Amino acid sequence: MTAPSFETIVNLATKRGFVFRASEIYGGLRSAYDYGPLGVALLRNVKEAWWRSMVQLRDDVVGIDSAIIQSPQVWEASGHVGQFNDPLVECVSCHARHRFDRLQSPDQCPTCGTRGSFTEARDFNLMFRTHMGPVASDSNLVYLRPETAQGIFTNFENVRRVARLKLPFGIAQLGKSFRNEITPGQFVFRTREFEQMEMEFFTHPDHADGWFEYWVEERHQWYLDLGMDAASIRLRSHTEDELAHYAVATYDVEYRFPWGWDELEGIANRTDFDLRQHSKASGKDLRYFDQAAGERFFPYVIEPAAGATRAAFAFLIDAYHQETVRDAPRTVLRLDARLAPIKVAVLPLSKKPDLVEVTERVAAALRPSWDIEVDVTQAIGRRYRRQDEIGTPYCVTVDFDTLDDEAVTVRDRDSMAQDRVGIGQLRGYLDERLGAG
RNA sequence: GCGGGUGUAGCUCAAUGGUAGAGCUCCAGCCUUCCAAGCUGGCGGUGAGGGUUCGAUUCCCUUCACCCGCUCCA
Repeated sequence: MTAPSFETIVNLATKRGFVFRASEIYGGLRSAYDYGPLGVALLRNVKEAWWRSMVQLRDDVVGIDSAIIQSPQVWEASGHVGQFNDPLVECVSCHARHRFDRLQSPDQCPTCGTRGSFTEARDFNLMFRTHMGPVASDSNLVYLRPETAQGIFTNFENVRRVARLKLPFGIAQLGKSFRNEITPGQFVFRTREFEQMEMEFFTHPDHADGWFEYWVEERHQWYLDLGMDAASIRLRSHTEDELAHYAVATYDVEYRFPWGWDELEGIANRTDFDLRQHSKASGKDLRYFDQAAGERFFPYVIEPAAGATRAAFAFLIDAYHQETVRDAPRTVLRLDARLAPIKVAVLPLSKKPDLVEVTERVAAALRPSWDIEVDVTQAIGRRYRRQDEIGTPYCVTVDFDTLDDEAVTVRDRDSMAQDRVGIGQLRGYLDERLGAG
């Protein structure tokens, strides 16, 4: 199997309206993308699959949805105001840029060896700043959250109490985060506004290592279960100098993107760093009390943090296949049915009114259960190819015989095989194959 | 933000200091048509702004965006 090139996949995504450049009529805005009809469906399906696996199917994880704008004190306590920035200098001789705090020698460029060639160190704080209220001033400075996790830590005690949870348990959250990345790029892969799927799993410190292993395996498996090619995905442990300021251990789930291996998700052991910090800064005791052991302590946190937009992009790339069928090219997205934007296309063999009428009746009957598309234009073969290209698992074709036998043809995306199914049995037939998700 | 490259139709690509073309896609019509490329017709474009010029898509400046690298992370 040959992986599609970067150009090919961007081309398909824009051509079919998965993704558009944001503000396109004004020339676009850097690092901002809008999701079109198919893209939003794919993205929603990815998020729903994550939520189902992480929250719905588990008795030890609950969900929340916290505010994007939190008190600035949250970000001071979390370390993002102080440490989520990089003082950078640039060598005027060779134009290489370096983190000032990691230079061996403060006046010698490690790239070209020139001395005294650095610009002033500039702070690159990665948080978006704005103001709460109509008048901008220092006193109402607020930040857009750079991660969803902190909204979970600040609600730790609230959620524990109302959900009456005992350790170990997790709190999951899905939502937008914002980072002023120095260099966004690679289409939707690295953008300044992005969507995260994060879960903080709280456990006794003695059990943290075991849960860390568990979640690394669990999260790796999630991608495989949704049909990702095992050869396109791998786990990689962070080296010590790669660790974020809050973590002692991190595994990345990486996908083989057209430009190389890159991160989809990080599973980190955040220790008790965050709860400790928020306890200290807020004065509220966020320790957990274990009644049976008579012990009060700060739980450790294992955090699987995934990028929703990245995952959707990776699934799109992974599903892409270009084949030749009867000397004709065929582009097909072999998306797992749970991820496919359209589940069933209903197609009349011709545009004749009596066939269209039956088509619409069949489509209307299926619509409450699945995302349905009706396509009446051009030749039937062309319409099959259109659906292949957006990954629709099943096409239902209404032909002239349908008018007599009340049966339709169901065509499978991957095998291209066809079954004749009575209209009355159609729902059951599809239900068996598409499932409840 | 710095260095390099690139911007012509939805996509791929032509052309020119003097009315911007093609193929594919898309849309409409014809065809009892089950796996793209049948016939006829149609929609649609020089990323944006300014300058030079009688005239700019072409030359110049600015800007915006994308790609590669530095860097960063979900």
